[in-house]
Amino acid sequence: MPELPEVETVRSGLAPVLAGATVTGVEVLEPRSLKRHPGDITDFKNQLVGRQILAVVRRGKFLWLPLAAEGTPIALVGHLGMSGQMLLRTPDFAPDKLTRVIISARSLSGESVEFRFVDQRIFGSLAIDLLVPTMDAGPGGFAPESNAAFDARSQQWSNLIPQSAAHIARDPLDDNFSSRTVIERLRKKNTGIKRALLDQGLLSGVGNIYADEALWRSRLHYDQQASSLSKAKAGELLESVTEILRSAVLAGGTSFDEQYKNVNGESGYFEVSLNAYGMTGRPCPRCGTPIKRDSWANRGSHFCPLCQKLR
DNA sequence: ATGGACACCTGTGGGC
DNA sequence: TGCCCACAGGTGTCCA
Repeated sequence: MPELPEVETVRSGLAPVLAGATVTGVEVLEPRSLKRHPGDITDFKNQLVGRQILAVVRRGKFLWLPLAAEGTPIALVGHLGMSGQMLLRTPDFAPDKLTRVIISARSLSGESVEFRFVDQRIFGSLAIDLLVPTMDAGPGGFAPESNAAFDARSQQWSNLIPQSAAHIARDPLDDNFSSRTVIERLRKKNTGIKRALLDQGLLSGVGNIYADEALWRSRLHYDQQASSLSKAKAGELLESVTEILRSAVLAGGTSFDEQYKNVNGESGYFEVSLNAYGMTGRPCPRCGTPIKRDSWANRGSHFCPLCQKLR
C-alpha cells in the first residue's frame, strides 16, 4: 500500500529516534518477513545486535538504516510491501496486532525503544544488505571505505544504495533527481504512460494511488503511449507527480483503512485530496462525469472518461 | 523491450 | 450466521 509519501512519513518519524541508536535485541515472530535476508534468523540477529544505526534513508518506497560496521558498509533494508508498518513504541506499550519483527534499541538520549515491524500480508520484508555506490552518484559522490566515514547528519547517503535495490531509480523528491533525463527516457518508452510511471527503474516512489492522481491532474488516459507525449506534456505530467507527492508528504500520506499508519500508529490525511483514486462512480471534481474504474494490469485504474480520453 | 499472468499473503466487506 | 468472491498503497519472475 505505501507509496513514497507514506514511506517518507515513516522515515521522518523514525529518524529522530533511531539515528545514533544502538540495537539491543531482535525478536523474529514471523520468519517469512525475513525472506529477502540472505542468511537465517540467527544470522539476522547476529548482524544487528550491538550495532549502531547511523541514519534513516529512503529512495522511492525503499527505506534503509545504515549500520556502523568495519569494512564493508551495510544497512538494515526495509520495504513495506502492501501492508507494512514500522511503529515506534516504548517496551511497555500494548502489543500491536500482526507484529512480525521487534527490534529493541537504546536511543542516543538513553531511552529504550521498540521498533515494531507490523505487516498483514507479509509482502514487506526486513533484511541486512550491502551498501554499494548508486549508478548515478551525484556531484561529489564517492564510495566510502566503510560506514565509519559517515555520520548521521551526512548528506552523502544519497550516493549509496542497498545492493538489492540498485535497480531503483531516484525519486522526484531526491536532490539529484534529473527531470530532464527522466522526460527524455519516458518519451522513448514504447508503452502506456501509467506503466511507465509505475516503472521504478525509470523514476521511483509512484504507486497506484499517485499514478492515478497525477494522470487525472494532467488529463491523461492511463494507456496513452508514453512516446506520444510532447516534451512539454511529459514535463507537465512530471510536475503533477512531484507536486502531488510533495503535498501528500505534507499531509502525512494517504490512509483509508487500518493499513497505513505513521510510526505512532496515526493516519495521514491526504485522502481528502484524492480526485480519482477510489472515487469510482463519484463525480469528477473538474467536470462532474462519474469516475470510472477499469481493470488494468491485475489492479484498478481510476480516471475520468471525459477529461482523460485516449488519443 | 514489453506485457501478461502469476506468485507471494492476510483480512475485510459485499452479496446471497 | 456462514460462504464465496472481489479487492487491497508492491515487487519479482517466468514466458510469450
